[in-house]
Amino acid sequence: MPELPEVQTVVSELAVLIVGKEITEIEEYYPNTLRIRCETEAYCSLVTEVSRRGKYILIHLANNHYIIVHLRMTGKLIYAETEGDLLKHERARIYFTDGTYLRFDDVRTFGTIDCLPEADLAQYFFKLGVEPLSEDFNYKYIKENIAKITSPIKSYLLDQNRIAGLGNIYVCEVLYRTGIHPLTKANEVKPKQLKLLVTEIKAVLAEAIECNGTTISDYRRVDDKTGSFQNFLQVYGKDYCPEGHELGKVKIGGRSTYFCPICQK
DNA sequence: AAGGCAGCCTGTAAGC
DNA sequence: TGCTTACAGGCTGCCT
Repeated sequence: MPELPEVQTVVSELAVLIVGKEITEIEEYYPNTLRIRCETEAYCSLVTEVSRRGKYILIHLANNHYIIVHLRMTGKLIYAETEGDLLKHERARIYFTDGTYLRFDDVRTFGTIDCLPEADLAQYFFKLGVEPLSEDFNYKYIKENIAKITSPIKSYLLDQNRIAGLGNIYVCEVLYRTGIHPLTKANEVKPKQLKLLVTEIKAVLAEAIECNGTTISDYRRVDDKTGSFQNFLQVYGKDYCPEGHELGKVKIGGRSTYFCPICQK
């Protein structure tokens, strides 16, 4: 399931492949994959840049429009140079003038492709929280942001409207690294732990990006290669923590949460 | 208003 | 063996 590091990996690789190409057509093979919010011809423009906001992929076009892709859990963008049959779960294609194209493959069909003018961008991301790797995300921010939150710290960290980009896997890892129990009420996390939390969130994300992300079941890079951060996971999907303690597993907000009852208080 | 959770969807794996 | 059930989970929208 792609989280910030996986999306960043896709974005970096995508930029090399499609910046400078001109889109000719977007085809949809599964209903409601495309959510065009502009003139349908508007996406027929030159790709100038590929960037990321939270878990969203932004394809910038020369005509001041954006194609915004969200992979959700099982979405994949696969670059192809020669015409081929549809994959079993191919939901859409983005074609370029040179005949190359991007396949949007998504087993669970939750992924989406939006197209909108730049003027609508601010509204589109209006509610989205701070970028965790930016300077805006710091101790002062989290201290004020978290002050009135009584839900579990795990739920807080997963809330994209507060911090944009963390998913279930990295939240579990970060809480283990900082020794915070996932059920701790967010506003009861001690200042010292909160400072550590900021540091470790940035560290885990940076390390995972270095590894080209975590490959758990569905995620693949644009070239179908896998990331390697799963080799460094300490609790997610494990039975024991690195200290040898048996891990606990609880549902928080409907999500499986792995934690160490001894290391995390 | 904030928080909790069903629903969306399909493949895989476990259970009977 | 074959059927049923649980699980995976990001995000939206509904309900309290």
